[in-house]
Amino acid sequence: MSKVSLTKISEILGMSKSTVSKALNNYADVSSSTRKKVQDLADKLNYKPNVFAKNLRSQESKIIGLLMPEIVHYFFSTIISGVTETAEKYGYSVIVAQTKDDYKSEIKQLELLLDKNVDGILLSLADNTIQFNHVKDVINQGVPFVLYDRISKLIDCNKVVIDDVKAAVMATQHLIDTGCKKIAIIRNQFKSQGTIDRHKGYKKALLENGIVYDKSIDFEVQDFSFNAGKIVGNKICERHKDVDGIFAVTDLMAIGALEALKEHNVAVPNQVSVIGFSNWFLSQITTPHLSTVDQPGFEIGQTAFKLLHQEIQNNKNNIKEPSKTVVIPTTVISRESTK
Amino acid sequence: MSKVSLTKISEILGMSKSTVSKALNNYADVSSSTRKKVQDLADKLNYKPNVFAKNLRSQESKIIGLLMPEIVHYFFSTIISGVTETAEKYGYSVIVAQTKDDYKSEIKQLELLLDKNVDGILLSLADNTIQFNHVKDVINQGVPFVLYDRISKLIDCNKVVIDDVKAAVMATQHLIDTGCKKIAIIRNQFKSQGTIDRHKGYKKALLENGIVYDKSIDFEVQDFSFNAGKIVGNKICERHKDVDGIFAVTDLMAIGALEALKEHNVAVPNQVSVIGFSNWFLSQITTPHLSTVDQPGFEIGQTAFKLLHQEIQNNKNNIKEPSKTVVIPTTVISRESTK
DNA sequence: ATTTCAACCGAAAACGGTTTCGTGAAATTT
DNA sequence: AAATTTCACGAAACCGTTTTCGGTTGAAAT
Repeated sequence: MSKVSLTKISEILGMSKSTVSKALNNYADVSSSTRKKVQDLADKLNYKPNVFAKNLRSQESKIIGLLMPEIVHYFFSTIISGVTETAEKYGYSVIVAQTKDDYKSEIKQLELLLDKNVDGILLSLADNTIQFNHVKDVINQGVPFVLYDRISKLIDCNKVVIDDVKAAVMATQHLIDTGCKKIAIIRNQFKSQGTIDRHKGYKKALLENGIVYDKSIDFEVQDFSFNAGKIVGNKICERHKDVDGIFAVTDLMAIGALEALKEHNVAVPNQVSVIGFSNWFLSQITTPHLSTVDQPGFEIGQTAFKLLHQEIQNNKNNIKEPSKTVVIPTTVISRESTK
Repeated sequence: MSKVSLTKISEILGMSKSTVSKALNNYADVSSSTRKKVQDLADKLNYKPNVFAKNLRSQESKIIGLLMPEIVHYFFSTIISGVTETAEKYGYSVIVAQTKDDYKSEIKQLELLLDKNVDGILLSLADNTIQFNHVKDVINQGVPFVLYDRISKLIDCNKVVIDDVKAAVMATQHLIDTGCKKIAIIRNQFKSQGTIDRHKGYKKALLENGIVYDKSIDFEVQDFSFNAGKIVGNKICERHKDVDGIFAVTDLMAIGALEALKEHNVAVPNQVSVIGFSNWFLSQITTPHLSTVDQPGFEIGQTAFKLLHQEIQNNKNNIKEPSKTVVIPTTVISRESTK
């Protein structure tokens, strides 16, 4: 209860706080005998340095902020896990907050993090963020800052992403390799870079394989939901019976499509193959198990923290490095929904 | 870049820091004219009080710690969401960490949170935590502390839980109400209080309805996995054809069982009804959609924070209240896997 | 003209550490 | 024996606030 402070120890021992502080921090100019005396008493009294005082002196909190569109989301929860675990190894704690995919909220949450004097910020942009002054302000204030997953090319800072184009090429190629000739895509509107790039990869793979792109089986939906996928799945069953492969840019939509196919008694993968994107936990437990592209959240989070930490160190040492973008490799996970 | 401090403002304005501080904090003993001068300059220079100094002065961080067995977990991610959203309303931020369901790690994570001088801690116990000195120590140090979900009766503190017995009674009763006569249970070993209570509720409902408890269809598995549920599902199909209802104490096991039933061409819910527990996101998108018991994580998190906040306030005002346990109501969500 | 009182402001302590710099004594070198 | 260096420690500044406690005004009351 009665917090034992460094000053109190110095009074008990009849020496100055300077000496006590030095003894505990292994300074050279303190004799081994006094050092021992101090350390013994500190142990005995279970002394813990007051972190508020240290923070004030050092002007750092050893806390970083992690901001994301949505916490209740498989991918982002793996991000939290990757960031917190890595941060811990470096002696940092992580404040987590969500923007609910809202631009206004993103501004507010950034503000709140700055108010806490975090040592750095990790951000994945909200869907409807199309203007970036709020994050540029943060960067210009000199706060170490890394964008992950949902990034923008208009912001100059360190980033960690996957190569959506390449990943989509791989997914589409996987369908082609397993015999698909007529491949539909389910995607949402061209708002996020992720969707744009995955669509680009889809078309690229078709082109590379001499398959003509057919606009009538390029399905744009309003959201990423299960229902959106199911509705498209129904359309395909009813009006596009020649489709033999479906690439959905998220697992959830893929599973919705699976459901529709099942209800129409279309055999998967024999009549139609389906591949999703992200490797959410639930893709392992659908029937049939969903093939997908692994989007390694843990590793992305881990890398994002490491980049941020590097930036924090650079800041301390007044070295300025050009921004870099780390691309985390993705792999196709072949399960039962493709052959 | 050049942080503007209260002292700097006072120098520019030619007055003392005391006055500046008072002006900004709406003290009565400062004239409206100086107040205006100060506030205008503060706005102009974009002054933000240094939170480290405030923390040191007030000895509080406005940060709480949220500790859980596993971050990548639907239920717990809803907890994070509930806690962070509520905390924000009260001006608090949340440091999140996980124990990986390990006792040793739990000790370490608690230590780390204390090192950060958080204003309070929210904990859900690790599975293999059977000794509680580490949390009693925290409580005895006077740190506001609330247990949620995975609690222990051996710890005297505020708690927020669901009534597992009652919820299990409701789930079992739902099966009975929809015509089931022979109801199996899938559960793991009697280690966590949750499992024990859900099992208790299962037996209670049977008793209340005059159904004899049959040990041979009380299936104990090693973990909460999909596979564990599937294996039991297979057993039921092969050796217990008279079973017409299954209560799994987690959604994941229920879905595993569903899968097994499907593979054996057993109609759900016509031949066998299945109900899970927790209302994970994925229970909405199985075929058939899984009936389950809603375990409202957001609300649990919200309530846990409010309890903690109350405790923080009480601590400040030196009032001591007896510990209380808040029970969050649960509801049966009837979907396609039961009639 | 003196007292009273409110209004307004500032000095200084406090929070609990870290770090720079100076100093005296002892040990070493010339 | 004198000069120099090393060793061990302490005083004090500093980080940026908040808050207590007086003190100085000027106006109102006596």
